[in-house]
Amino acid sequence: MRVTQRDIARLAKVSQATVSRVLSGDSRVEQEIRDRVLRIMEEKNYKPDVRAQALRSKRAGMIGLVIKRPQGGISNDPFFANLISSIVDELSGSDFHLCVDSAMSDFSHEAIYDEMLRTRRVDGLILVESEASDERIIRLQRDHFPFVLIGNPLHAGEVHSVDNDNVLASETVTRHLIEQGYKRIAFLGARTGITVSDDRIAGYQRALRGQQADHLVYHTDFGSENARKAATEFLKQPDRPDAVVVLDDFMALGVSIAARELGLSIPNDLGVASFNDTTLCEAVGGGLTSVNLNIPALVKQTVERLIRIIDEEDIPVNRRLIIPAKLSIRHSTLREGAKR
Amino acid sequence: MRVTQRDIARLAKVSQATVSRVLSGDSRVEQEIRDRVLRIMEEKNYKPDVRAQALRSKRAGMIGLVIKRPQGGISNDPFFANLISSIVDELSGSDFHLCVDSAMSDFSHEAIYDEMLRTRRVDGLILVESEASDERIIRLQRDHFPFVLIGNPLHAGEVHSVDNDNVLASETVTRHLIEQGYKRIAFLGARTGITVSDDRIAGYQRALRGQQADHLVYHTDFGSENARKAATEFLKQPDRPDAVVVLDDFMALGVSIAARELGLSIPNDLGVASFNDTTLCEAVGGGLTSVNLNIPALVKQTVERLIRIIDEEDIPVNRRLIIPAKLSIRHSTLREGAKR
DNA sequence: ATAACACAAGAATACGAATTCTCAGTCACA
DNA sequence: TGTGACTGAGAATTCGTATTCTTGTGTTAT
Repeated sequence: MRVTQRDIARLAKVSQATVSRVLSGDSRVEQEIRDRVLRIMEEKNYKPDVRAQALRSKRAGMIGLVIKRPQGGISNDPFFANLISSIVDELSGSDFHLCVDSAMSDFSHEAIYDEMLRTRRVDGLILVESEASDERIIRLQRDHFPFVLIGNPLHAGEVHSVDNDNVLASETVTRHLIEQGYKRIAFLGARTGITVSDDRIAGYQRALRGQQADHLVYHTDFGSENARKAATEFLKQPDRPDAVVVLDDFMALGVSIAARELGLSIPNDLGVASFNDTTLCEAVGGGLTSVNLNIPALVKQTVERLIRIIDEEDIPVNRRLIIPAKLSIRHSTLREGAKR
Repeated sequence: MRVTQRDIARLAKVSQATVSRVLSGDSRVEQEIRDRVLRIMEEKNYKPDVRAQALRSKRAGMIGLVIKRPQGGISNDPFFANLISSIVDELSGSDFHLCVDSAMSDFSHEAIYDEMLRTRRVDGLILVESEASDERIIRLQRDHFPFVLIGNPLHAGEVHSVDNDNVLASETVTRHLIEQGYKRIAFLGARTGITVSDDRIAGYQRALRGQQADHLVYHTDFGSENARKAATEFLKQPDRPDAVVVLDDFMALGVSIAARELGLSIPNDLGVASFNDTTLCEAVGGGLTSVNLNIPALVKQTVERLIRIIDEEDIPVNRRLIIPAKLSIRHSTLREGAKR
């Protein structure tokens, strides 16, 4: 049977209220009694029942993360693995825990939101851009439900969000390629409408302004195989690019395979840079230059802010927070004889 | 303000108990009243408070996964990403949710167990081999706390566990290499003491019995770079192996890089096979043969069993369950001119 | 016709902890 | 010595739901 405060109280010959007071560190409990209660709690190995605490104090000690699975499983998405891992790490200091949920269809996704919200299972939510439709955000706002958005709050105004500046980051990589002496830089992205892709294309274009006449933007689907095919295509052209910025590491892997198949050496014949700085980067060829989004830092800010919102400490003014990304420069863009 | 059963009761002019009965599908509620209550619940968008339910009915609707982080983050471990993703997927059918926790040190790991257990935050736990020390398992057993172990329950007797047969799986890949006509097969594993590595080495050796005199077992640390170095070493030897079974995909990537650097072509000069069947496998070279542990299936069994244990339905007899792995054969072991 | 009985639904209680309400005892100051 | 402020701690209530206890009504059997 479970040890409750009542049990402790009986053994210590005090009231249950006093036990509770000792626990919450209420100052108006005599030292002697406090010690006695603490000793017995120790003895009986007592721990408060979080369910009762949650009910009474209106705080579940849980924050939720709802992930949307494109097609059965996030297993392959290093971003989510990283995200979850970082959140859990970050939370381990606080008295919150992480509840992970997921949904396949948009419909059940909706249902999960509903459940999370009205069911009071979690005290707050972390949203991730791709699944944060206007509608859901508006509902959360209306219900005054604490949440922080990771990603670009395109639409919504008064939303707490933490994000990278993808445009800037992309501009930075592209500039790096320019500095390395590449003259004909392309961008391989996903289809239009995917925010990260669009933003990064914008950054790429900004960097090239005044540097390179043609903007060589190619679109394909996610995954290394798709990227390989697309790259093979544009690398066969006579006026092929001599460097390419790729939307993510897996796609970059595809590009590097295409290059190898075509007998192009990296980085001399072709510079390759991408985003996410996955483990993959250390492995592909002699190393793949990639933009590190610094997810731990991003998550740290997200979690801290969310907890502050939950604790109702006055909502801070700067609603949008940008986490700077940094470039992990590796072999794939270090052209021989380039300056420095 | 929150809508409670009492509110619904007031509006429907019934008692709160009746509302609860309607919710739990109690048959002895007149149709008319049931309809009225349901209508009002719908109208007011009522959802029961899970915290109250948890307290009252002694069921949190949560299962816990405690992960042990080797050194700051599981981000790079595709196994955990896959695991979490699968668990969440599997749970999405049930009325349970996943609570992920983690700990860095062994000490705080212990503390988390404690919290999970006595705090009643979760109804059951999923353990993963590497972190399941005797001591913890024994405590869980003593407290009759529901849990299922994923992995090899080396020691403990009466434990519910779900696992792959790593020995068999390894034997199978090795046999596949033999069938492909490789004559000098090596194994590249981690250091002795890591169960998966040891088991797979054992399987490798079992397959070679009577087939190949030397057992070429090499040990190195995890990670593609370590594997690359180790492989470079043994591939330079005059009597180098012509095929190698590698402990995991990342390490296999390292091996394939080493091969390329030494001018050995895969699969003709060197066959490479590994474990886990990560996305990597479709990307490396023309494809990497790998053992698919079928984590979704493994998780499915784990979750099903755990829920059954929680629901106290008589504990089934077969305590240990083996999920068959299957071989994903790809280019890296398909030697030209080999039989079929 | 009345005892025995099923039945629907309200009243009351429990789950375990936090908090508010209350009161006896102490101290201080007029 | 009496009154008011203060303090430490027990009693009672609350959180929202599930369940047991209880009662009133209608049905059946004797």
